[in-house]
Amino acid sequence: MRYWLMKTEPSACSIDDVLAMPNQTVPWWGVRNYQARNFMRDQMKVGDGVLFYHSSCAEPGVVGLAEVAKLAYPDETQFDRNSPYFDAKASRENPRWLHVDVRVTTKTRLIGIGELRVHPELARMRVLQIGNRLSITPVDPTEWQFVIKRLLGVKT
DNA sequence: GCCAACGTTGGC
DNA sequence: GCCAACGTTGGC
Repeated sequence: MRYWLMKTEPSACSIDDVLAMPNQTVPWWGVRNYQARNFMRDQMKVGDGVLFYHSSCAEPGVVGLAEVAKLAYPDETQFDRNSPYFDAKASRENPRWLHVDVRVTTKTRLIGIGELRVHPELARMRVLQIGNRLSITPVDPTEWQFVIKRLLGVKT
């Protein structure tokens, strides 16, 4: 079991949007970065823990907990000529972009990026590094535990 | 809106 | 395969 941080722009798909969906589950469409795709395709397993992160917005930060709900499968938007995520080089026989399903389990308080930066225990998190643009990044178990127990006060 | 950082593209 | 130019990300 691994842990991940997954960014989304709330203007495109916020945690409230996901909570309003059936089973609070969303296909993680629109990833067009190979490293992020490879994480989903090669490493994510059902049940992996996810920090749900809002980016490019007024209050960037972790806003909820989620889990991987389905193994990677082709992203439909790559086949849709009307989608901004359309990829002419992808075909159904040879899809280029895969994604997992993500199910939100808990909407938490906002842990803003500023608060995340305060804690030395989290200083190595990829999302806090300058210039980081990767939308999906691995989270160490120790970092996950710190966020869950120390910042959110979840009892285990 | 600025701009640093970094991924991708494409000419060679 | 190199690498300059370009486009995008995303915090501030």
